[in-house]
Amino acid sequence: MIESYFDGISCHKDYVLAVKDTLNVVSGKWKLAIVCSLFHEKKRFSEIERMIPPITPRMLSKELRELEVNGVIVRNVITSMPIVIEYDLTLSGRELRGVVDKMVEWGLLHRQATISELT
Amino acid sequence: MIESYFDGISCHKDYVLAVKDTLNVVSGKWKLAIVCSLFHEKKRFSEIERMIPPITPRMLSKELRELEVNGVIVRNVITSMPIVIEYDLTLSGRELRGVVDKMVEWGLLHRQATISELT
DNA sequence: CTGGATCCAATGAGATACTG
DNA sequence: CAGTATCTCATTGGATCCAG
Repeated sequence: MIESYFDGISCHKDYVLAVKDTLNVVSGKWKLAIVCSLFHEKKRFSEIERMIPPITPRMLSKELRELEVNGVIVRNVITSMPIVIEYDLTLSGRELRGVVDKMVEWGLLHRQATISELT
Repeated sequence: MIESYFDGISCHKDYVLAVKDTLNVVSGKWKLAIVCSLFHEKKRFSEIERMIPPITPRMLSKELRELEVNGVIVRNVITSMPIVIEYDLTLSGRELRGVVDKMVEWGLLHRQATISELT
């Protein structure tokens, strides 16, 4: 198990790169919301659009493409009639759940800490 | 222990807020680097500046102020001669280490996953 | 339904010079 | 040493219209 990636003085370049990779996928206004919307099950474009208002089609399209390029989601074209396009998380994408949970955990603790500090 | 904050359909507003709080502190080009530079011990302005090239004084100043407002670091003015100003992490700030470690972990695994996928 | 194309505003970030 | 001030460029995100 990992203790910590920092030796206190410097930080190995691979770790810096790893953090940047993660940041690339979680930061921004919409990316994380899109990922979270797919935790439960795969969805179609308009389903995601409805789940994350008020995202515009333009932004959703752009973010989906970026997440796909980054290997976080997959785009599946179902050749039925009419054609249906489904988005789903990759294995890697699903593992983002651990990261998100950690972020929620810190956010909640931090808010509690800063509030109790003011009383 | 926390299983997950998502029920698959929706996501409680407090959790969304918590993620945003965390994102506020880790995203951007410099914030996380600054936080990490303080994991080992408190530092002065120019020490941080030297550790994170090529950050400009303008950016360092701005980011330090934001992190202070967000309760992640504290600014201590030591009234010696000459005056010394030290920056240190708050308790909350130190706990960011768990978040960063999780991010590094995912980043490394993800890179491995996407590479092995191409072979 | 699933987007692409274009235009525009707001914010982020770099360069350089300067101050108590 | 610990920043500020100003200017400028790059990136992000929104609005609207259009298309297969």
